[in-house]
Amino acid sequence: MTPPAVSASGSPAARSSEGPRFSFSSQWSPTFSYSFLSAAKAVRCERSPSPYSLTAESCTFDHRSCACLGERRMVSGISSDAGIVPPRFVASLADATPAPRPTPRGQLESSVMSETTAHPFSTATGADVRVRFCPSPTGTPHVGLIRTALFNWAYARHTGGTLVFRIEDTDAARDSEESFDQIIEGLRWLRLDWDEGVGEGGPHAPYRQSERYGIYRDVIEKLKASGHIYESYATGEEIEARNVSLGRDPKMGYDNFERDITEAQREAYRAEGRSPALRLRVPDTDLSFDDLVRGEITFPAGSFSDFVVVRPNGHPLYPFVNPVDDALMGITHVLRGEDLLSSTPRQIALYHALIDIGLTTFVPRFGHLPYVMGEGNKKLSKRDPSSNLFHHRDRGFIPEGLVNYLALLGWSLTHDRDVFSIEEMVAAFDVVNVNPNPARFDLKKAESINGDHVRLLDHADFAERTIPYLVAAGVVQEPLNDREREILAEAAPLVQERIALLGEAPAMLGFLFTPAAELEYQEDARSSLPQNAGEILAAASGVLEEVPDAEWTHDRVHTALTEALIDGLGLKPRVAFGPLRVAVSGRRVSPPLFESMEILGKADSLDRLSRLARTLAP
RNA sequence: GGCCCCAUCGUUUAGCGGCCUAGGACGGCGCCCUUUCACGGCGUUAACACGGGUUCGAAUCCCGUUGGGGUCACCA
Repeated sequence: MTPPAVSASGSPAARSSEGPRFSFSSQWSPTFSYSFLSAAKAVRCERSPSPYSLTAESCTFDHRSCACLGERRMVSGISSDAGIVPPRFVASLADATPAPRPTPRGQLESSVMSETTAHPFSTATGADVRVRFCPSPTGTPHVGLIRTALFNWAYARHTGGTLVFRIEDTDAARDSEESFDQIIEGLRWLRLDWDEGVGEGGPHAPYRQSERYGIYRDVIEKLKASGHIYESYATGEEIEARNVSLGRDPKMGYDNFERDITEAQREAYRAEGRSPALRLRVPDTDLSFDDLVRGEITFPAGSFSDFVVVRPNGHPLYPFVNPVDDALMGITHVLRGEDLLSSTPRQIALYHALIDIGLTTFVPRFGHLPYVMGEGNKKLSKRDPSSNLFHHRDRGFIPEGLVNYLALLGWSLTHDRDVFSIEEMVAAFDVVNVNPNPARFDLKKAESINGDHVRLLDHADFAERTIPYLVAAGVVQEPLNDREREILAEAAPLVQERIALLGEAPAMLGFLFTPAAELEYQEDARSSLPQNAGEILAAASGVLEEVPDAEWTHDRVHTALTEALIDGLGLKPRVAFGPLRVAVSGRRVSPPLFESMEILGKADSLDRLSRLARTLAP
């Protein structure tokens, strides 16, 4: 690997018709040449017709403008290591003798090429895209986890690629079969399907990591044989003590000191009865990747160290099995949470080792999705009920609504609309448009979006979907009888417009399924009754008695009551109809009154009026 | 502390150098519709963290500062 040395050995290149250019030999460190490349690109956009070259004009920029073109490191590297202050550096470049071909472009490309050969990132597009969703089955599904699943799914569907569903159940202490079932249930509920993996099978089976230990064992052997991993006997305490004794920050971590311990030393450790963990030898260079949502990210050499891939007891760890499975399964795009961002250089390092032993031929592209935040500035906690997917389902979110809202956590369809169908999302979704900002889970907005989707349902579908909620609330029992179905069919459209959550349906519809004699009056409803409630109820009953059964429609009821109470008694509608509403529904808030009375029928309605009247003080 | 990420109304998001005296949505507020509650309609409130730089021109590009977050496990 190239050490990150910086030398000012750039050789001025040939003058061309556009003016003098400067090229830089590939012995410059990758970072340096890349930095220069960025600067050159920026310059080219503005002024130079030829890529990767600097014209005389652009060489007149000073220290600060140079930094502003892309990279400060370039300037500071030259000034400190070569002892040339930037303005003079520029001047010396301008004065230097032109060098012959090859062209600057070719040279720069070759220096970048050597890097890209070492980092062959996936170039898959369209149907070649392979993404994966690989949860660890611990606890109940978290909305952040589901959002990740959704984005992977949407990307696969958008590109026509493949979604692989894998389970990372290698933590015996925390994993549970119950959680596994819940994840499947959650995905099915939201209609997020997968092409390959758990339950579907596929060419890379098995898809549960707990069934893949044999595979990992083989990979470990190959990595050991090729020298990519080595034995490490140091314990955490010893590593910390070592840092302290060397006068370093105890939290500095492992310093790779066992990379080249001798066989004799290993013997000695073994004689003490110690067994080694296995560590991956990471490259001593900067590691960069082009994050699909965040752009170019570089981790400087030394900011990540050799990490444990296998415990002394032989158990392979997540930072090892996750990339190994991705490699084996041909994953081209890794779309995952931001919390995994800082482990990416180590994963890339592992990938290089895997490529080296022939396990795969490319490194996937990475896209780190923003956090889903809760209250304050904290990640939405697993303990917060809002994080629980099923909590939302239980409250009456419908899949269409929740998926829509989850999609909005870091992505948007367009500038002026945020209610959309999943088909619209699939048509438009691309990870590169995901917003890197953390997104807050806003229940109010989620409910509003859900309400919009509830209103979009056709009446019969809506009615059908309320049944589980009515049953759960004890309003009806399955199977519904004919009369109950009839009531539901008539009443559902009345409430569909006024609820955001299906869980609100039982309270709105309950009275229709309750016999008049068992109706309970809510406290706030009772206390809302005016002094003359008895009079109103009596007048209403009187006029309604006159309406023939055959003419018992909401229009007819409305007309009759308006004539009697508004015109006849001179009451305000609000005062006149309040007591009737309480009598009929037991509540202050209900579906439209006259429609409700129509559904209940004449006899039942009159029953309810007189029943409330009887309970009033004489 | 090292490293990494992030930064537009209260919240979320549009914006990828001139369409921006910054658009939408949720929330809030007001009005209208109305038998209640909603729905719907109309209006209103409110933001480019700060400082430099590049540019004829910057919310947009660059640097820095500040602030937030993450990560530094033989957990996934």
